[in-house]
Amino acid sequence: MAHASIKVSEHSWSTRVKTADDAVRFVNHMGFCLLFPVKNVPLPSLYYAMARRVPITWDKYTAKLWEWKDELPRKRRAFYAKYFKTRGTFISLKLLPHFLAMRESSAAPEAAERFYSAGRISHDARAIWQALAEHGAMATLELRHASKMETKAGNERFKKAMLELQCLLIVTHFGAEQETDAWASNRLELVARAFPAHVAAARDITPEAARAVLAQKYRSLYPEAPAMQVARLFGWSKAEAEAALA
DNA sequence: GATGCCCGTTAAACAACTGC
DNA sequence: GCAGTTGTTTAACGGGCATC
Repeated sequence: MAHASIKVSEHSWSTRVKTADDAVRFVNHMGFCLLFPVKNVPLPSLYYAMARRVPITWDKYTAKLWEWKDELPRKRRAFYAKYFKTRGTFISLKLLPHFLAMRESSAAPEAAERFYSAGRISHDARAIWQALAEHGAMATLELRHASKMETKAGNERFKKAMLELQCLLIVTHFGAEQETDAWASNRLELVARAFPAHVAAARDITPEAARAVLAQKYRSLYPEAPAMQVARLFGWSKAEAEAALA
């Protein structure tokens, strides 16, 4: 019962999250959390901490959360990217170096070519990375233009490559921008530029040590979680998860 | 060998503009 | 006024594969 365990953990947070300060405290306490609860993904979510109910609707909580996902990274109060299950995820600044070390992706802005040669990223991901390295932070449409993915088909490739880069913690959301008169789009930046100190700190942490810290943090939230669940969530092998929990 | 998770695709919803 | 764009999100579906 995934939802049951979600509630158990979030009930350990006694007060309702109302302000941006509350949200930062919540993220710091949990270490990492989702924006919205996701079925079969046993992680705390900010939406639940605010609304205290599961069905997600378009309400005042959603609207506020929407602002925070732009505001908190821009003010460097928390890290935000699509991470767990490619869904919106906040990571505390304290644990960011461990996530980077665990993914072995504490990369300099000019490392795109090396990652591509090593087979770690796709051709499209390399194009986006290099565009950001050359021009700095950009909003979605601007970046698509710079990466030559302006067509409808190009947008599909762009979205896919963007997920790839966010799950590797190479690119992050870094504020919002009103590009058209419709909805605001995201401003995107290389993690190495937005959080340089955290990327540097990650280089002093081994993947094994990083996994141990993250696994034990997770166990403190979900004491009942079996090793297999931890492995699936973080994308580790069963053996890696067991070693991290030991 | 069966069960269940993963991933990709697809559709829906939201707000607002453009063009017919 | 409606259809079709744009951006964003989640939910649903189905095939393939891993784990037990």
